[in-house]
Amino acid sequence: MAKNITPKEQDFSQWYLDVIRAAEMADYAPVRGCMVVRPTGYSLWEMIQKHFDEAFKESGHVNASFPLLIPQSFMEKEAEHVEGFAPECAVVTHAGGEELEEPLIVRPTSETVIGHMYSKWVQSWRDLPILINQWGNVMRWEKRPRLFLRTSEFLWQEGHTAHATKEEAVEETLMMLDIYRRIMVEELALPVLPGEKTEGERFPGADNTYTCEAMMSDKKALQAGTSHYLGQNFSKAFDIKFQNKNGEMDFAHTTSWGVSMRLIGALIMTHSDNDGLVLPPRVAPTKAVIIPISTDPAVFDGEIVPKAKELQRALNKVLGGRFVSVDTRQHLRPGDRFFSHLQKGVPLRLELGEREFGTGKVKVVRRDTGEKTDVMWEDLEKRIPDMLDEIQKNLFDRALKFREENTHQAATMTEFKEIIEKKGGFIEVFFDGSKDDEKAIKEATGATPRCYPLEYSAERGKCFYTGKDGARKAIFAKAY
RNA sequence: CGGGAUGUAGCGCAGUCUGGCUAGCGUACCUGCAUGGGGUGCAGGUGGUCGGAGGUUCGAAUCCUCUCAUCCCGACCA
Repeated sequence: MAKNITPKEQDFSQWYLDVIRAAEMADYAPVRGCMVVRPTGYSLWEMIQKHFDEAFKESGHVNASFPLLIPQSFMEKEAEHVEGFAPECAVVTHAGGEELEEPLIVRPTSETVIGHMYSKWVQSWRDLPILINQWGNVMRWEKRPRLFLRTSEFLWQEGHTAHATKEEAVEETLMMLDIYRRIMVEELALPVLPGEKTEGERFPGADNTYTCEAMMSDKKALQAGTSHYLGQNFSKAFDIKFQNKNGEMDFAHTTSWGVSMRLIGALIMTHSDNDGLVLPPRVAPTKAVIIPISTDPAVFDGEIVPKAKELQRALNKVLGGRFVSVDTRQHLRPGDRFFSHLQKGVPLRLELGEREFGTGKVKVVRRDTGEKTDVMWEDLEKRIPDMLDEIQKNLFDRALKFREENTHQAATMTEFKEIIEKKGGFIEVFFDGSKDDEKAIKEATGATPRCYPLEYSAERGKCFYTGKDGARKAIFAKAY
């Protein structure tokens, strides 16, 4: 076991921070709540970005960039929106050595400026839909920052679309939710549960919010991404109106959706172990590392390293990118080099030493299971991709099993409380309580409604809290 | 922002209660030799003025006041 990482059973929060530090993913910035994303963390973000960006473009969206600063008055145009975000906004009051006429908000999200711009761009139904995404940073002055999960500034993606009809906008909202689900499941190996948010958990200004909820390995829930149907709330506030096919004026229906760097936190808390980071191969910036080993510098440089580089080129070619690295650091002993990649979560380690060299093999070691296999050089191009797929599948299956084992049912508040106190995890209940009921449940138990899972949308039953019939099935949990 | 705790070397800590020799230890880092397949051994060495400011005192890491930061629990959140 790693001596620089607190075991997760002992102290989960500390374990989480230790994993990040040991993998050199991030560091604290001089400003409270802000973080520096180090190359290891950033390259992971780039991998995540790549998968999402590709899917956005494939579904007809284009990227653009909107300003960091927003006039304060913009934020105030949508009542719920300002109420929801005002407490956590950073405000610029001075610039150029003078006090500004109107304070500027450092964007906590961009519905308002984008709404403003859309109103200028939309005149006719022919101008719709607008399907724009932005990759950028936002700032929310959170009270309790936590690396990757809740920092004052964070990197994310926010999609903003405007449509002529409600049907089309709702369809977009659900389509994006499904794209999120698919990428989280297939690429990040996160078994997320897509669903609809309750009234109390909705985005400020949205008619409806959908989410992908994940369970972390401490059994707490993490909202991994959200997609909102904003109705005509923002189009009315920002005057996004157009003339429809019948010649009448109408307000657009808008949506917004986002995923953030929080996904990195989700990856860590879902897959990693007491040795450090464990990454699903499909998002790992380095999928395999080759470690040349020899006590003789002449053999090391003259034979083993050249062979390692040859294998690296061949594997990169099959994997379609610069995904394989060769660790030639001679000042580190083999064990030290093994360890450094172990902590950074590299899915496969390929040991190429004098032993293997003589027999035309490499020793392949899996990060997720520690399993070791000897593979002939000529079989590597076939076996490595297969093994990466196996790891990907194993990580997903393991996480799904964990979630299923930690999901319980409750029919009454008594049962609910008992599960929260004794078991934790997700609780499935029928629920149709109000915003105030949600609040009361939270105060009594610490658990909040995570979502009404889409997969149960047809089921109805008696509400565990109000006792009313016809309630939808919901998931409750303690959440990050 | 409320409750609790902590700030001493890159990291982890001791020393503080009972002020006083050049502020220690582990690890990391540098050099050398040996070693070399899941965190190597020996030897030598670099690095801190004790979170910050002010005060008490002959003398402060140790006592007092203020302040800043971080962590944990809560309220808030992608």
